[in-house]
Amino acid sequence: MEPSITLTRKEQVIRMAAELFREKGYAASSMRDLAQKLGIEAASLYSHIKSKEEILQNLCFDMAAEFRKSLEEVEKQKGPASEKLRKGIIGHIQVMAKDLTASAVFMNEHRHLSQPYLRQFLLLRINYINRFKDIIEEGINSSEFKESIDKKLAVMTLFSSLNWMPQWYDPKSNIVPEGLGQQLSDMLVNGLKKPKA
Amino acid sequence: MEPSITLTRKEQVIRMAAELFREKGYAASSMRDLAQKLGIEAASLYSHIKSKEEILQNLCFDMAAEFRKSLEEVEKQKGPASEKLRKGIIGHIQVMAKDLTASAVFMNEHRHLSQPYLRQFLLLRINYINRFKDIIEEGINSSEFKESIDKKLAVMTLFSSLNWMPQWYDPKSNIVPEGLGQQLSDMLVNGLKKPKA
DNA sequence: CCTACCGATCGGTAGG
DNA sequence: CCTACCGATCGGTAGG
Repeated sequence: MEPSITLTRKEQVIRMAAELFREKGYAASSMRDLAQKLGIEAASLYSHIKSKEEILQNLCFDMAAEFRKSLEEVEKQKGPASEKLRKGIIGHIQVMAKDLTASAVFMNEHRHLSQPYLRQFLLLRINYINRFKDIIEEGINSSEFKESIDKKLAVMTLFSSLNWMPQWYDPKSNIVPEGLGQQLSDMLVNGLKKPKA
Repeated sequence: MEPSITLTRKEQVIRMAAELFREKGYAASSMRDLAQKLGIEAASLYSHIKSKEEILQNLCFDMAAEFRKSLEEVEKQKGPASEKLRKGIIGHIQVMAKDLTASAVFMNEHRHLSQPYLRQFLLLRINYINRFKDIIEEGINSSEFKESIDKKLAVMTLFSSLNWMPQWYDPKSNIVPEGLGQQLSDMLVNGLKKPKA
């Protein structure tokens, strides 16, 4: 028996909502738009979900859990900081690539969460970012990275780049998530400049 | 006579709108919210602006013009690609730093422009990005940069990083736009890794 | 999953 | 810049 690929109706609603939120943004997406995409009446949505925001909560926190899980795997491993960084980047891209639509929503629409969810979400995010910062710091302490680098700038550059990918990365292109992660980490670690021959 | 720093009422409306759009997003910001920030009635806004979207158009296209102007200055200059890149980055950051609020709106809310404005805006943006890509290509052709680098990835990483800055850059911090641009371009060109001694 | 409907709020206009 | 107001649309509920 292979695992079922049948989505529950609730999951279907959430998937369709993710597409809609990605296209138009959360606030500009109406429950009537969503219902239409599913071929039902707006009122019928509420048999599956409690509210519009519950959908956003599901999308944001599910993605956050995936990112966290991926990073935890990387942290367990031994090796130089540059290697950990590379693996963390590849893991992040792999998680995104599994669902670019949800990733885009996670990234662009989380601010429409109400309290206390928003606060919770931001705590998860800052924790995740800080763990990448720790990897960079580790590389500085071990003299693998320059001591002159600005850790905050480095980690924000990395994050910006990762988070922006859903906007331009085409999963149907030849480049596979591992390859993209490899190239990004190579660029950040080694730079654009040709080493002196 | 020093130049007047008095804003027309229309400019005041647009400034306040920028703050509102940045905080809550365009779609979630109501004209009544905006009126309240200005201490007037919603209907009174329409003596100064034609529509909610006109405000967004002003914000997006004014910023786009500033970015364009900055890049044109850089393109006129001679020098190696890494130097042009550095100047382009610093210029971009300086433009953003002059109005971080408008920059954030430019970056996050332009998709709410209606046609044909949206199309126009996206053309300006792709043009701007391509001109940075040309600088990178110039560096590859002159053997200053590695031929193995993925131009698209490089330019998207740069752009992601620049565009994300309004979300974390604190203009009251010690680091001045030139310094930030210098560090970012150094990181991208030379990488995180310590050169072999 | 539907019909029928609610109160609230939206962007915007008329007329002063 | 205000009062008064418009039609449209919003998220969501009642009851089946």
